Amino acid sequence: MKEEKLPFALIAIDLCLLKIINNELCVFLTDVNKDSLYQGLKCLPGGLVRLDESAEDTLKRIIVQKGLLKMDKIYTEQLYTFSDIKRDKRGRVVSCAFLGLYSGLSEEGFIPIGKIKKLAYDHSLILKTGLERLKTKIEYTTIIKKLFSNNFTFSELQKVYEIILGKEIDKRNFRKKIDSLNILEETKDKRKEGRMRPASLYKFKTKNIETLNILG
Amino acid sequence: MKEEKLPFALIAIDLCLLKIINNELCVFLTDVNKDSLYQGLKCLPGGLVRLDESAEDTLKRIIVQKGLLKMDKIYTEQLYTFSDIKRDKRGRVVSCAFLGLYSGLSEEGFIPIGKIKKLAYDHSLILKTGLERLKTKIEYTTIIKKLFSNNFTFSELQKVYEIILGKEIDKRNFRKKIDSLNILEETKDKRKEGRMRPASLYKFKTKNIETLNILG
DNA sequence: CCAAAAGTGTTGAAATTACACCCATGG
DNA sequence: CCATGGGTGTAATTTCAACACTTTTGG
Repeated sequence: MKEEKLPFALIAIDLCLLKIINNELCVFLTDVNKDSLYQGLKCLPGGLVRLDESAEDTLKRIIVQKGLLKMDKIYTEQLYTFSDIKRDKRGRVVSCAFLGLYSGLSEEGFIPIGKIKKLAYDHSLILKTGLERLKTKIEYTTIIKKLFSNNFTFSELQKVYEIILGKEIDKRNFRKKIDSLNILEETKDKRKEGRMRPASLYKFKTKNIETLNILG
Repeated sequence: MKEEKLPFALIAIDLCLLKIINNELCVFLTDVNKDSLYQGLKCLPGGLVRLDESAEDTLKRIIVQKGLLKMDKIYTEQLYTFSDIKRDKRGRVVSCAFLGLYSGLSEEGFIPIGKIKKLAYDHSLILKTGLERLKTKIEYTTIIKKLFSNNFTFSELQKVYEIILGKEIDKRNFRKKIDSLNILEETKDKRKEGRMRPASLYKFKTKNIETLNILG
């Protein structure tokens, strides 16, 4: 691409991919290109939308390109389109951003939210927007299921709610509420760990995200 | 613009502008350009995003260009970005669509939703998406206020909820609920019409949209 | 028997639903 | 006095919030 200005903006996608690791909310980051004006900074994975691709196609391509991540372990939804003129110092790029939740096992590339300082471009804003979306949506949908691959204990589920919402939840009321929603299935397995009483393992009954009042 | 293919997609905005007229939900439509492949069809207002504009800037410009509508009577929020390769037969255009609510008095250009058959491009899809967003959001925010300019009676407010939700609401429970939310202010005026008992007129206390459980 | 997390019930308050009649006005 | 929409209350049910102790296990 030459350095002259194009008559119109380019379109890119960026992905805010979240995952829980060790009781911390993490986001997948990569390094910016070497020749970039954002030297040394990290950024969300992304790329330009080609002529023969929808934004969703581009998203899939980027996910595959970044390797490591198997598509069926990633849930994505459109987040917001960022079009500020100066959002990318290199030139005019409009970004159609996606929120993603990763339920795979790989932890490579994921950085705890709390440890992130400054990101390239406007990616701090995209991250903030993604976190808000997740926080809002776990209150009225079962989107949280996209963060789990294996079966899980009630405590683990509760912990993830607490991490995302940033507040503690009463154990008894939580169990009562989730029970009443009828979205979980008890498996026959139990989790034994250390010298604790084994906990029953659960899984979500369906794969699709339902809308209902989860917490309130 | 020449007829050769550009290396990248163009970016446009489209506006799904809604308004209630005579107890019907209506959307603002214009005619497609004469030389278009969508001859004779109506479409949502929109236009290309220029190099020196954010999508929001373009939105403002288009609203002004379409005349008639004073900006302070329009509330807008980003709706969804449509990027299907074939969404516009004329060429590759990605549209950042906005939802708008119009509280002005002009009724010019607004067509009742029920009377709309086929729209140009993918604008039927954008309209559908906009209607869904409105329907969802009036349940947990005070976004409905953006459809009112003048003061209104309780019945009028209830009617708008009923139109958008497509279901009837109990008069007493509705009043109780809205009262308890403390978002309305009673004015000293009353509406006299025909030989009915005059109804008290209300207005919203604030202009900004609050998040809370409106209907349940 | 000790440490650690698992699991379980009750009560009071608040919110939600269902439901029917009288009021004020103009013609 | 009649037609029209405006305006009001109560009881039953459901949901929510607060709160503490017993159980199971491994070491």
